[in-house]
Amino acid sequence: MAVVKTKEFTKEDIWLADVAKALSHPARIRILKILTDMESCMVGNLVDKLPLAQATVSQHLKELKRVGLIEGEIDGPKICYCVNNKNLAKAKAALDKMFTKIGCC
Amino acid sequence: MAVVKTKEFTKEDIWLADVAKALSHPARIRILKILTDMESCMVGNLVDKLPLAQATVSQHLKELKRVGLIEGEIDGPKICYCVNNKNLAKAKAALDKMFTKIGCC
DNA sequence: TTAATCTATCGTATATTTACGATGAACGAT
DNA sequence: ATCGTTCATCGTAAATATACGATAGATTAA
Repeated sequence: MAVVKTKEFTKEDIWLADVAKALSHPARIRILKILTDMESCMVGNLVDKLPLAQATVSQHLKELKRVGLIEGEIDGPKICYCVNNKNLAKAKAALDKMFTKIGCC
Repeated sequence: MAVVKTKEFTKEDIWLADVAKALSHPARIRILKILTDMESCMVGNLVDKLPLAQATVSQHLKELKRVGLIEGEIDGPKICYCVNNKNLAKAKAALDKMFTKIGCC
């Protein structure tokens, strides 16, 4: 991003943009789809399903976690990730609200 | 972004991520809201409503136009921007589809 | 305890984003 | 034809994002 004039916008707009940013990479879209499909939760399984190194997948998970779209739960030596349905619903509602209005021209 | 392994993902995921990227800045969220509220379409009016220089607003408009969420129509010396309802609906549907599934854990 | 496994984080190279002033191109009006 | 207005584009500086290998920390198994 770089030098975003964050303070000049509303909290709602900043939050919505932040959620969108978390969704702005194909790997993170894929991760969310895998998790919502419940195929699997373990990081190792996600790494197997993605064309990226483990370190990179971990970075993407961190970004999704940052905005609260997913959560990680320690399960022995592994970590189980899952979507946060509450925040997912919140994001969906906010996007819906913006998308359902009618434009001009 | 930098070095995105674009070829490794599905077109659907890449497109969805691209739309999300277009929404990933508060200024662009604000622009979309203004346009969907139909308050105005002219670039000059958008510049007045945003805490950014004209050149910067123009850049944000370009990004929204790139993914087809808005369109510009020449109106004499001015340009009228408006949302593209068809593409907006398409984006909404794709996001809805992803958001409405149920997670694990 | 030691070894093996799993995941996060560090360090780093490269690319992209954001912001702005300055400039250019197109148009209407004089 | 010239001027003023409107908007896009260029050039550039600073900040972020992406990717990866290497390493650290935590846990289970032996």
